[in-house]
Amino acid sequence: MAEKIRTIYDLAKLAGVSGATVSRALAGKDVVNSKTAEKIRKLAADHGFRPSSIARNLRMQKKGAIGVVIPLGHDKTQHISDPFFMTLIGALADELTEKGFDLVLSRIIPDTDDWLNRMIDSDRVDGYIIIGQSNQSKTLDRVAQSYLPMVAWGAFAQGQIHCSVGTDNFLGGMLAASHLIDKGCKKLAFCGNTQAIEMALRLDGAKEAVKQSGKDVSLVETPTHLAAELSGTDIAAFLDSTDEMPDGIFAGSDLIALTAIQVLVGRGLSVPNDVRVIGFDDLLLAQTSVPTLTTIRQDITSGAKHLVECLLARINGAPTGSIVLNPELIQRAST
Amino acid sequence: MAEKIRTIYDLAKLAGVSGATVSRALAGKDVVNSKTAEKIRKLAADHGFRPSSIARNLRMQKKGAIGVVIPLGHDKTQHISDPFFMTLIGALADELTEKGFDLVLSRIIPDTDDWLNRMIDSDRVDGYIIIGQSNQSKTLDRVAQSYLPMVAWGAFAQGQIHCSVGTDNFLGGMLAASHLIDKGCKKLAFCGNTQAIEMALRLDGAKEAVKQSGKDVSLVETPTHLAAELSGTDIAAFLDSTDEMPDGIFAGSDLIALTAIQVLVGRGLSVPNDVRVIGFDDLLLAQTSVPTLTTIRQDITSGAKHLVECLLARINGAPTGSIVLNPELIQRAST
DNA sequence: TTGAAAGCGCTAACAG
DNA sequence: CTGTTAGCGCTTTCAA
Repeated sequence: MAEKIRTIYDLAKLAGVSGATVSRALAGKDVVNSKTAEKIRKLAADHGFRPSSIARNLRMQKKGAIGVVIPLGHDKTQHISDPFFMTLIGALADELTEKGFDLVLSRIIPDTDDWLNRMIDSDRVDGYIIIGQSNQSKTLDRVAQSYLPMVAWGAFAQGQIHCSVGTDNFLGGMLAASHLIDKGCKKLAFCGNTQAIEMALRLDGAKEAVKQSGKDVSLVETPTHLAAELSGTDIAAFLDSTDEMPDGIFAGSDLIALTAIQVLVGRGLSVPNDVRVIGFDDLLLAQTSVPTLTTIRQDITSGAKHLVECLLARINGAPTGSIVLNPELIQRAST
Repeated sequence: MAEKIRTIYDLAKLAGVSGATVSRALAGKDVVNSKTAEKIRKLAADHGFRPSSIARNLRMQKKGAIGVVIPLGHDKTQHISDPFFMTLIGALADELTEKGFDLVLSRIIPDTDDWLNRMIDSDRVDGYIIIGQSNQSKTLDRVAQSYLPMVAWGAFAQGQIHCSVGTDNFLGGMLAASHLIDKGCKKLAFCGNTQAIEMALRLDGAKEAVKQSGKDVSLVETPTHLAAELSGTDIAAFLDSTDEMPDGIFAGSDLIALTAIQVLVGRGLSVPNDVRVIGFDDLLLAQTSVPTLTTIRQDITSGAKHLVECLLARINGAPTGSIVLNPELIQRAST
């Protein structure tokens, strides 16, 4: 027990077999006698032995690491600090670690057109997960034609070549607007920056819901910065300029929703009595805010799982389609 | 040029030398003839060749990776989403990549007392950077007695055993309060959660500045959650309960400062005319907010550099002291 | 079902 | 200053 087991050969000696057998047993190959395999695995566990992934990677010509890259737009500080992305990265870390991959984080500034090619050429990881396609969709498509092990979080666009995993933003938008309409709202406002494709889809979904409702409901769009620190003034400006106060606000993100609530409450309005507010994402803060936030849930954990799953399939040479996750309405106190 | 060169031997053949020489040249060993070294390096650059770090790591018995761990307190969602930490992690990623290390991100929940020991025993990385000591200072101290390659971001406490890198929060607090006093403020308020040691130090510094000013200045403390989504109501509640409005607010973070400004503006008060507000951190959002935010700057880039530097020293067996960085007053429009 | 042996690509003595 | 050589710890034919 006090022996220090550093290699599979140490363990082999202990088990009275050869290194090769240990290797096979630990790798779960079914050729080994199940008795011996069991014995070897127990021994390994007892001694807390884990075969060196470095050596394995060298031998197998793999890297044992996945690059998670955050393209930083110019002034888009939003991306790096957005709690949504941060939560996603955390979930990815968990998922990849479990699969035996390291998560190599890198931020890049998509200044030139070939940033992705350069990353890939550097050949330091087995594959890439791109967080936030933003406006780099064509770049992704171009690269995806010749480079398989890459997946991106975000919206799915008809005809895209690269693999994406993301929420059905259109449906989410419909759910949100329908909910507001069901609650009796007649004058809806959407707060979000529709330059981001995801936001645009959410707004489109909301419009569709309004249309389908057949009721006399209006929907105005108020361009709102995504960054928390800017959305407040945007919303305030909108409220100042509009002649009639909306009675239902569909915010493009939980952060915006919370900001909206602050602005509204600051003006003496009550949420949800005077104005109902619904968010998007269902971050932890949606549960802890006052009032708690009704929102459209994106399943981040499941998103991370799918991202990793697709990527691993692609690393093994199997092309995968894109995945569109279902959003879910979470009813809380703000509506 | 079209040759595919994958190993140092390919390059060696091209350069007409042995693999060993290529290895030495690329490693920057000064024993090689500078002419040949230059030639080899140029050749490598031309072909975009980078020696396999996997093989190197195997040979050198290193991992080539640094664990960056975020201890997640129970309900302390603050830690994971805090833009400050996120920015720091980004800077660390840049710094480590440059030094040839992968950044292996992991989140852990410090449930049992031995989470750190377990991480270290798993032996997957060359060293650890702990982001946010929170209340785990004793754990860190205990582990630090026998495990060298570990550094933590955060406050320095007299007598601590582990290595920390962080800002002088006390001095930062003094700077902030002094600035407000210089601007003529008489009734100061501090907004922050002083359960976090860093916050407590900032408040202490502010108190000291008030004392030293010799003027008739008051300073009240208003407990404020760190999480952006909660601080708003805290601040509003404080303003409601106090009999006299402060004329200077020292917020424990930029996020809190921005929230405070929103609340104040929402009540028809002007910043900085009616109330001056100063933050802490100097995140990007301090420059982009309206009004731009006067704040106490923590140099994140330099912090990341020091963190990595100390850790590398420790990996090489050299103990290092802790580092306390100087905060800097950044004057903008909110005061 | 198992073992022997040959490397994966690199670095570091040790000679020259 | 440079080449030869022997592995780092693992996986994988190829035989037994």
